[in-house]
Amino acid sequence: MARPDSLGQFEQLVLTAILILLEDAYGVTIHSKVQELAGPKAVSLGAVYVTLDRLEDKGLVASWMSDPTPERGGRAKRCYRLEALGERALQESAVAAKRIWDVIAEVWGKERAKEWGKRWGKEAG
Amino acid sequence: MARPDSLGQFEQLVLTAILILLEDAYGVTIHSKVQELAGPKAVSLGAVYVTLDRLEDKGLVASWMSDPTPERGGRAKRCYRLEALGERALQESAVAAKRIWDVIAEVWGKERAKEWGKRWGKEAG
DNA sequence: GCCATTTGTCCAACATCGTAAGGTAAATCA
DNA sequence: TGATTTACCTTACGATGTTGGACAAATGGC
Repeated sequence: MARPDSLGQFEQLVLTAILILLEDAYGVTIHSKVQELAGPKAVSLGAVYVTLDRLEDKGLVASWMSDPTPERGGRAKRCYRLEALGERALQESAVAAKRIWDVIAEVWGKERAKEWGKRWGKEAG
Repeated sequence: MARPDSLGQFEQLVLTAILILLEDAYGVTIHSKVQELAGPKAVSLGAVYVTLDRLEDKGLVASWMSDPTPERGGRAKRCYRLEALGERALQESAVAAKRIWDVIAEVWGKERAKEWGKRWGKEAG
């Protein structure tokens, strides 16, 4: 397979979270990082686990069980890291997203740069 | 409906194509523009029509039948334009994509700006 | 008028991805 | 021991992506 299949949006988000978290990437931390990246929209924990499973099936991430830690409720975590394939898929996906962004920004920039910039983040009935 | 549902990737692509094509947006031209935006990956015509249908159901685009044109095989086309809701959804979706791009670029920038820039800098600008 | 060709739309069916809801397990602490 | 905390996993379903081909309307040559 020369090119990895293109990622879904949520898959992209989860991979990005793992990319950021480095050594501390496991279900719960990934979930909260994804939540942070996704903005105001609520993200369920189950969604994260399901997606991690599918990413692992596709060989984009690898996982292993850590030892328990001596804290209250500190049971063993399943830690994740990006595989080479995953990094590459994320890279391609990010570049593709950027390209779309550039096109959209250019079109909008020509037509309505001013009003668009002013209204940033507001609700316009 | 305060916030439009977030767009899928292909939906985003199709809306972008309509945004670019303006007056000349119908099935076939949208398909070829989407193909152009999607890069090397093959895009089927059917995928475009199905997605246009769903976007219209959601009120993000509107369509109407044009008159036939006097060319060989020039039958009536179903033309599309962005609705206000669609423009807004595309805008939010683009901003979200940009945010992810920024995060990824920053992380990668710290670790491997040089090699990465060499590989992608020419085509990506 | 036929019929091949070109341009174009549309649908059914299946694959993949996103999401909610709830269940299970292992650790600490009183 | 049982309550609490932290964590993982499964099932099921809705939304989106994708394929493949059917159908329809125009022209142009005969």
